[in-house]
Amino acid sequence: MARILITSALPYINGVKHLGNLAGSMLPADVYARFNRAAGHEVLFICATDEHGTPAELAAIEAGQTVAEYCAEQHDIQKRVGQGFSLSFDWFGRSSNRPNRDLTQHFADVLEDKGLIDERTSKQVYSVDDKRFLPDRYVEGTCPNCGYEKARGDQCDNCGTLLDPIDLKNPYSSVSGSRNVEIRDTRHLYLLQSKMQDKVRAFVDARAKDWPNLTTSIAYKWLDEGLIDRSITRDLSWGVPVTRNGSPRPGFENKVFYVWFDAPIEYIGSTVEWAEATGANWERWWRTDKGADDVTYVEFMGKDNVAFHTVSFPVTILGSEESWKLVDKLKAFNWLNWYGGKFSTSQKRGVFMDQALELLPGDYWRWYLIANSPESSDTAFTWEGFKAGINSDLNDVLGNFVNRITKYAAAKFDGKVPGGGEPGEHEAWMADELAARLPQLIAHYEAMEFRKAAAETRAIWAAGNEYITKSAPWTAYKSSVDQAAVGIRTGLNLVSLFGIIAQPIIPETAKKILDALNIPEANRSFPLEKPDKSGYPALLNALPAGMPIQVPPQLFTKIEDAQVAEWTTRFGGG
RNA sequence: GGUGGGAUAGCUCAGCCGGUUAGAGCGCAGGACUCAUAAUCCUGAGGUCCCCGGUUCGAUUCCGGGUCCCACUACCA
Repeated sequence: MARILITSALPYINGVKHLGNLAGSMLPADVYARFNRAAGHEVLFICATDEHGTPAELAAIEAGQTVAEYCAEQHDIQKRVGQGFSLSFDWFGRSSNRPNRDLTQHFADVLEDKGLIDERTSKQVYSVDDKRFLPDRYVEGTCPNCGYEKARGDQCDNCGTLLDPIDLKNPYSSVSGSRNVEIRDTRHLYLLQSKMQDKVRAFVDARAKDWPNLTTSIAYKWLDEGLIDRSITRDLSWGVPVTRNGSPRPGFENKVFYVWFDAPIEYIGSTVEWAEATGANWERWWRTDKGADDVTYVEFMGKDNVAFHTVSFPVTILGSEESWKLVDKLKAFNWLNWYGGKFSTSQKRGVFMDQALELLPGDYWRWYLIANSPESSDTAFTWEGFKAGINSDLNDVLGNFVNRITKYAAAKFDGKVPGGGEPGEHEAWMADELAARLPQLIAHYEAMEFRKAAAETRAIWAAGNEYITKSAPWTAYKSSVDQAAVGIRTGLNLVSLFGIIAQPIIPETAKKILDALNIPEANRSFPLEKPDKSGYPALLNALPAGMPIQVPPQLFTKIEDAQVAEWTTRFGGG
């Protein structure tokens, strides 16, 4: 039994996430966690809200709340929405909680002890009326290159030129619109990443063979350009206070650590929260000197996050020279687009997680988003594709199969697994299908190829329909009840198996199926033992004869054209 | 601008470390069946593999150039 630590990229606190965020980290991480649990491994699945930074402060102001109130409320909302999608986090923490604060301050202390932190002075735009320093992108003005009047301080959206906010003509604060802005000196801590270049490269070299192309190419790009010392503090009030050996750091009383420094540390912090709440031991997951040396650590994230996880966070971990667990496998995703364009909060383009749950149960979305996972390139969400996938895969192939078999068993065999008869050529064909397909399904999950895992799952369900067409127990029943019994017995075993392999992707539906067949919890694990060909027929004859079964409630409802039309109007698709 | 990723059937995507007829699902057309949620099963039609060159006996695949889309570019997270 392996021990697997799984983290999903932390959703930012600033509002409910859209389907793209779900599809690009939290959902595939959950599917992987569920697969590994069903495979009998010891899994710890950790996530949290990432709560610090300027956007959280501004959103709180807009909402008329303190930042603490705002974050607490948003955290609860995101947690509840996550539960609606059956995200099976062992803990869903908060980066603003004490464990992350303590760990972040600890890492800063250790890194400074190792000579990896300096104080430096830099210049930054200060908005007098907003009473705050402004990140580059919150300063707007006229582009010196093209004259566009709403260029951001980091980049002009009109001509694409990279800018420094100091270069903008007629600069103003995008927070308030005030033109009362000035350049001020400010003092910050810098993490000397340049000194860690060789160690990080050695780390990436050692892991590269286990990482997909998307991951390694991004990591090497940063390394080849050379790591740059970066500031890890900010002039904000909401965040982890800057301390030195437990006391406020002189000159930094009104500063906090930069959100990107503390956010990945929250993977550990959230685990500490979990341990404190449950009495578990967190160090055996994170400290290689305290039992974590046999842990495989797997991270899930969108492609925009890869550099921070392959380079920046390893700088923190490696620089500490302490025995922390480093990432082993890193699964990165491209974007889920909305009809070929981007999901957009400001333009209200696309569906957000809470809205999705108002329309349909979580399993519907889980299936579509995994079957269309943006693994190798950006992928477009369309209502038409969503409707087709749900109606065909879930309703027709799986739902109808479960229904036709269980109803027939209820009607003709008294709601029991029928005994009698002997398996023949059709059952042998089905066993061969399983012998070919189940190992592939498992291989896809182990390789974290989720789109292929969904396709293989569907193919196995479809093979069940093909089998029952070949064996045609309703025809056999007229001449031989025993022969019909073989078909329905095999069919019921397939229903059970289909429920088991459905667990990672559509867990709520899988539970309905397995509960209806009275399958004990202990018998719901993935068929991992990879028997030789002669072993697969046993999978088709596992349920004891005479065992009572129920017809489950209708598992899915079809999506109608009228609904697609309504949703397209409401959410701006097309 | 730089770096990286992508472009394959009407749609969403596999695949090709060079090699007979380029695949899947959906959609579409025809047929079969009737246990089942008008579901299922079988068959079929549909492609200048973005463009231009090069290497090669042979290129969708490798190389160069171009076009378009996307990400990152270190102070959004």
